[in-house]
Amino acid sequence: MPAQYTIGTLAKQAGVNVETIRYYQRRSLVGEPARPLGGIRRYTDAHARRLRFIKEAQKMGFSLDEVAELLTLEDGRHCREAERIGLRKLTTVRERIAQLSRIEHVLATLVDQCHCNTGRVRCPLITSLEVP
Amino acid sequence: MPAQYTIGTLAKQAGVNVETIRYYQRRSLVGEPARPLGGIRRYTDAHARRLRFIKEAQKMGFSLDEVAELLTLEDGRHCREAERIGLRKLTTVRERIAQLSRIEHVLATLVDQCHCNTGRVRCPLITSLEVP
DNA sequence: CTTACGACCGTAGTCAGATACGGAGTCAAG
DNA sequence: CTTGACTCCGTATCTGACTACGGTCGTAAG
Repeated sequence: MPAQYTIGTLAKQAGVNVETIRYYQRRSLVGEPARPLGGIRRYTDAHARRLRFIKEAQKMGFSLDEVAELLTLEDGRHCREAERIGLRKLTTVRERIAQLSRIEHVLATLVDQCHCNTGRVRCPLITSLEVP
Repeated sequence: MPAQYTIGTLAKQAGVNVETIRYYQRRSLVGEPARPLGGIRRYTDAHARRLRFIKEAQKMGFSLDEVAELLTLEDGRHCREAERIGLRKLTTVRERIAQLSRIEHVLATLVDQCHCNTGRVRCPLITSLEVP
């Protein structure tokens, strides 16, 4: 059952504002859906998934422009182009994972210290990000 | 040698705008430094490191409010409080790492496919983020 | 039918995060 | 002891990403 949504139900379903969807459409982050009846848009599950993807990617620190670029991969590209973009994004993704892992390690150590301690603690968070 | 910087050299050193430093000071993300001579601030390497930390954390998708909270750990907290904050941040950090790892995997597969192919490719990026 | 709820559209307003502006003061080099 | 680069401060403006407004039109329930 390929469900159909109006913009309102889609918005609710994906947890975003109606205006946000219209905004993404203007920015071509989601495609214009079919409009069978009197000009009213009918959205599908694919749209819902794309909205959730955008939101997740934003949480990871990607700007809407970067998300747009990621989405060109989803939408199909010639191999040369896709490889180029893919490699570039792969680099930034890996850098982010590495940074976050450093933070994770330091936070975990801190929490652990706290658990066996009652005084004050000082967490060397900043130095965790010194690029080695 | 504990180097001393004026706001201008610090800005250059950390790759940010002078006004950004003043802005962070207003938001208490960096402490007010000593002002020995006629009202002019003298910054240290600690300030430079903190600025870089803030920028990195932002890249990871943390808002300035969240960064501020992370920095309270750096600045020393009572254990109870530190553990609470630390655990909470640890959760979001781990979620982000997990999401990024999914993206990484999909991108790597894509790039690999591209390399042995010359036609068109379509990358199932979105489905990579479906929460399992 | 009609009425009410929601979609349509363009434009305007908001919020976080920065940047810019402009006038006064500081200071090191010449 | 002036000149020019830089600092100080408060306030204003910009950008990215929404979010709201207000008027018109569509449509499903009564």
